[in-house]
Amino acid sequence: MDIFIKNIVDILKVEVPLSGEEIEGFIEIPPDLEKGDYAFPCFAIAKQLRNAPAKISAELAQKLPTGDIITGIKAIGPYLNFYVSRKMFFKTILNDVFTESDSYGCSDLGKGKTAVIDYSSPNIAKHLAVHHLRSAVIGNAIHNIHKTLGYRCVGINHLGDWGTQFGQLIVAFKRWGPDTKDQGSIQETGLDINKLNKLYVQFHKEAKENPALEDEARDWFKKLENGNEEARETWQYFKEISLSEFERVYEKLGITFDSYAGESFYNDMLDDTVDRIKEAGLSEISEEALIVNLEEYDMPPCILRKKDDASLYATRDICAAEYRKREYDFDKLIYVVGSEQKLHFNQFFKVLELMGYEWVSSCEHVDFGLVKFKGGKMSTREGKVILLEDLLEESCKIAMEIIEGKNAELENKEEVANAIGIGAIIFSELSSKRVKDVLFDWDEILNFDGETGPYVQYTHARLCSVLRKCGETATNDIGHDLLKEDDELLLVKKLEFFQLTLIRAAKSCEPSIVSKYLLDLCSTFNRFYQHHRILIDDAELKKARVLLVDSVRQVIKNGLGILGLKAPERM
RNA sequence: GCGCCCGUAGCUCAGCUGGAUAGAGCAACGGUUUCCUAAAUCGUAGGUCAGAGGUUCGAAUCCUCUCGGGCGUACCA
Repeated sequence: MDIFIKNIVDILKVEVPLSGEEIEGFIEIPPDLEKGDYAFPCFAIAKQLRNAPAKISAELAQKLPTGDIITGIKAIGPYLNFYVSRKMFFKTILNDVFTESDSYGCSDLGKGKTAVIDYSSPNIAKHLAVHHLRSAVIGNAIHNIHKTLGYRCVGINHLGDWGTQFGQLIVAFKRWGPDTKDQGSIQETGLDINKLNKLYVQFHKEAKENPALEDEARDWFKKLENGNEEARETWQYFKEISLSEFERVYEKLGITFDSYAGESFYNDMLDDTVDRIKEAGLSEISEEALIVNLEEYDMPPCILRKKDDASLYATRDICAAEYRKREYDFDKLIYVVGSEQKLHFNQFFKVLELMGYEWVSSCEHVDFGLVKFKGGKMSTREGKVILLEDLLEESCKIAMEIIEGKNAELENKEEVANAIGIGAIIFSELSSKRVKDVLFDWDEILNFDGETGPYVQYTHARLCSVLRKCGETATNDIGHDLLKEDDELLLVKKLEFFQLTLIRAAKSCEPSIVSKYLLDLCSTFNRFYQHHRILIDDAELKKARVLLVDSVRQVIKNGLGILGLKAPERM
């Protein structure tokens, strides 16, 4: 709790029949500066005091004492409004930002705790398409937010590298893929991700005509699970091809993982997991499959073993959760996966609960809406996709064109264009709340004006430019009472809320809270910038404003980093 | 059918655990660059917060129903 709110609580405690904690909960920020810096609404205590809220606030305004920190108390209707010492306020906040610099916003909230975050997790043997972006970008941001709050974070890419789909691919590869008879080794077939992708699409097309192919595919997956050598070798090769492609894209996006333990990783542990469920008396055979009946909980059964005894994704997810608890002893296990899988998570979370794992309450499915075309859902199966790499490339190209038009002299144009092009894509993914479905629109995603990543990056670059031209570096030693403008106060108020913003974003696993905050901060700064000069003759005021500008720069930089965007100093 | 999610300006979205006049951006129209990067900024216009009830001193926010849209609903992930 900051010293200003603490002070207000202390003052109020004397006259108000509420605990300090309760009072703090009621304190809010007035809608504009004239109404003060903090407010206490008197509705809640009206009943207890048997008096009208407006009267109570008027009386309190008379009674309560002011001091060095709280310099004014005024009643406006039912609200009791507090005015803090601007000098104190500027001094406290600007000092914090200055001394903490790159770690401003950090806290020890998550100290000693571990957050495991499962994100991206694409199915291999297919291109990364634009609808794969959401999990990766949102998960990466959630990872960074938690890290900033002091959590030990483990980012896991739970690769979809197991399952019936690999049976399908093997079938397709054997039927329509390059011939291996003459070349011996599968590595010499010249297969690449494009061809793999085509095989996948072709399988689903042909399987519509010829359902027997599905049985053949299930059969091959079963062989794969049982360690059949041909199946293994083919699968391994598919995986290598895919991973090298994925890593290239992740690098462009600046997204990293601590572990690539995908679904196949758990294959050898599956039996133990299933045995535990059996022993707990939770499973039964139904329609030849091994299931956990969840009728009692109004859910379809959770299938552990298909009739051919092969595993399903629920089996592997249960096993993975157990493993992660053993391996990392997490306090939070976050799955960043599309909302269409909600039921699946509810099902296997329920099974974990029935198995007696209390820690299931710290597992959370952080869901997000679908990416759609104007024509409908994007589908890798039907080959209806926009490739992620194409989108990134196009975005960087546009960024480069803009730089050529505006700042052709820029030294590291390519690097900056990539930072902005990629930044635009990432930011647009994070700018609205997760749950919303998004309609993919080239024009919208490639627009660099208004509430966008480039807007935030541009503001940052502009700040850096001012500081460069200033000639001297920002110093902490300024006359805080020289900052008299409302725009200056508004800016520092935003800076104050950075950490609270991160805490709220972590609580709801909602990175858009951070992106909205940054847009707000930038817009506040740009307004200030438009109306007030920084590099002025008055040396003392200039020094004060330079510190203010440097603080804003610092917070924007920290915020962009957390969201996974670069903060170029020139653009 | 049942379950979950969504429905705020022409479009895309904010609106903290209910609170002081519902806010941005895009698109449209009109201003601001001999001045710290105009990827900016200022202004105009645009809203029965899907609809109807209810709870409350007070509802875009909570509850119920209706309508509209999305997703899911046993051997895919």
